[in-house]
Amino acid sequence: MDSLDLIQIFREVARRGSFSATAAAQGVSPASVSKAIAQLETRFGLRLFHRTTRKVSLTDAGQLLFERSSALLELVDLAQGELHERATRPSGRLTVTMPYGLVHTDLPAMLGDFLLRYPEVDLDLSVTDRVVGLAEEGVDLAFRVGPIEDQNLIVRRLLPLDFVAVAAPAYWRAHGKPAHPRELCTHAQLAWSLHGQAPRWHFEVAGKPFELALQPRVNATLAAPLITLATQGLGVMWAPRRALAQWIDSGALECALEPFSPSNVWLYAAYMQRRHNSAALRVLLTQLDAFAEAFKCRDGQRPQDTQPSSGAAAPQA
Amino acid sequence: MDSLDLIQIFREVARRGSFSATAAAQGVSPASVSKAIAQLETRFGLRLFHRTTRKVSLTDAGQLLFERSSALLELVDLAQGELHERATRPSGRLTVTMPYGLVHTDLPAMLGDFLLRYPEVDLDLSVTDRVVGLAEEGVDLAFRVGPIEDQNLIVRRLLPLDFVAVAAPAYWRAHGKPAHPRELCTHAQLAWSLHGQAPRWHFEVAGKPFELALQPRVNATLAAPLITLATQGLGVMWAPRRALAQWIDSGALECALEPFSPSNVWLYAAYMQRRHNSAALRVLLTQLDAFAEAFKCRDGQRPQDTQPSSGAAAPQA
DNA sequence: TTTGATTGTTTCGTTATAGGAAATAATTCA
DNA sequence: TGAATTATTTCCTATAACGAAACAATCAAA
Repeated sequence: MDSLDLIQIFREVARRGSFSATAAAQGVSPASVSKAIAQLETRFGLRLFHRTTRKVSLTDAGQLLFERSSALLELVDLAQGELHERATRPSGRLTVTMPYGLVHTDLPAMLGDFLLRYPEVDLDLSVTDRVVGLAEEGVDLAFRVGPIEDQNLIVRRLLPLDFVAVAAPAYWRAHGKPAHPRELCTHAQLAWSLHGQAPRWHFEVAGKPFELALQPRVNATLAAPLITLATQGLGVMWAPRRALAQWIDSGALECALEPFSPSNVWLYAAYMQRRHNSAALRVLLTQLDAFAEAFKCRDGQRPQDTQPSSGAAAPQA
Repeated sequence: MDSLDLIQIFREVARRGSFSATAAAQGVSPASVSKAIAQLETRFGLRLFHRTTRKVSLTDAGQLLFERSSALLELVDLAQGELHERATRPSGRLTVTMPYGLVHTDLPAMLGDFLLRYPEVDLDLSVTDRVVGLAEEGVDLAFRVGPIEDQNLIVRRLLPLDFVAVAAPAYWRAHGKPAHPRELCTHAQLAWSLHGQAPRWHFEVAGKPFELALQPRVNATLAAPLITLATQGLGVMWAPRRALAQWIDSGALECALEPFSPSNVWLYAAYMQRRHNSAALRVLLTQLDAFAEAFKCRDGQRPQDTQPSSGAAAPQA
């Protein structure tokens, strides 16, 4: 029989002073109780109870075990309770990664809302463009952009990232707003790409992908400094509208080529296929769904009206 | 699988960071380890390890369980160690009963020797003439006199209690030493018997029991005061030689009718038939055997030479 | 890139165990 | 003395444990 059940039965017998009463209380047969005690006694090689058919009392050795078993079972209950809470109530530490490009979207604010709602959840937010292995590094959730290939991951498609061309209003006035993506070739390009990768801008023309080969004026591995350059009127930048919302809203940057935004680039949330996810992750996923749903409605009604749900971080210097 | 084994395997995996290594260390198949962890995870509804085929690391929840499980397993080891010691090393409390009549024999001294040899054994010595139920009152060992009838008890025959008639030397000089038990009828009798029982003295004449009906000058439920009276020359007393050894040796009392001592009255040690006796009781039983064996040899060689192994208690006032 | 080695998981068949109903033994109460 | 209560034993069946081997996935070396 299970050791802990054994000890629990032992404790119950010691408290009640009766085998049959314990059997009734625990919902098992008297035979089981008798065999359980016998098993404990053979295991230790000691008699634990003085027994008559009418009275049951602890042996000297039984007294010793009784004291220990109480402490032990309390510890077990404590641990079980903690883990049950962890499984039930959202708490503990979540590890989330996102690429740099999403830092200035409303995603951090959404995570903030989440943390406000669940005060017992702590967050490890790892911002990196490196594609991390979720299992290897113990990452609970990864925000990714674009189609995701990994078969082992569960992927939720959250939001369409409508990429647009932006520049300072002064720049547009000086060089003219393009009417077609190919006209961007003649503009100063502020391009963003990962290390060693050639920057490419994707559009959609008449439902078909249109890819632009670039000779950028500036190429950076991080978008934030490019934004500063763009507001200075140094050129055209291509980025998700969502990542530039505060500058567009304030009028520092102005969109162009919005009808040619590619429709297949989305924000995804990826997590491991697991039999048992923590309550914290489960609840984060539902909040993500709600978040996506809210924007789906809003975007559906007024596509131009997206903005952060609360104050976003200031741009990097 | 057994809960404690489960937790132990979990701890081992957490320490080693490998399923196969723990399987090898614990001497089980890798399949068992895998299933054990899976079982724990379903039990708590939480994932405990991040696993790749190459690396295994603790989850947030796993870390929590790891801390608890260490404390828990240490507690289990502690309790098991204590009980094993109790089963192996003589320690703990022994409960022993003996009748009043044996208090002035060398039995207490023997118990003293036993306690000296085993310092970790404590003793509850219950002196009573009541026949106690060993199981009911948690008595480990009972010293009894005479044939024992209880079927549930294991009985060891220790020593023959050679009953003799004694009186003060002055008394014998005044009234003459008897040559046959029946002559005691004419003597002043100092008799000892339990409450409500008629006192009877048993002898053996030519191999046949000879019982003497008494009209005692003094009848008491306890032998000790009678000894005082006997030394004062008030009459004849009938008791085990062993219980009177110090007075006989000092010359305060003098034996008579020694050839008629009954041969079927022995000192017995009775204990419960138990599957698992404590080490303390086991070792006490072997010491009793050695004690009996030593006296068997000594009595066989020099029947008159019995005396306490060390200083006995003073007689009651 | 391919091959081979290592590791975690699953499947499957055998074996052992758990668990309870009923019979048994021992004791107490009316 | 008879009836009721209680611990233990026996017996049977459904369940679980266990390891071997097949499988899947990953890493290291050629």
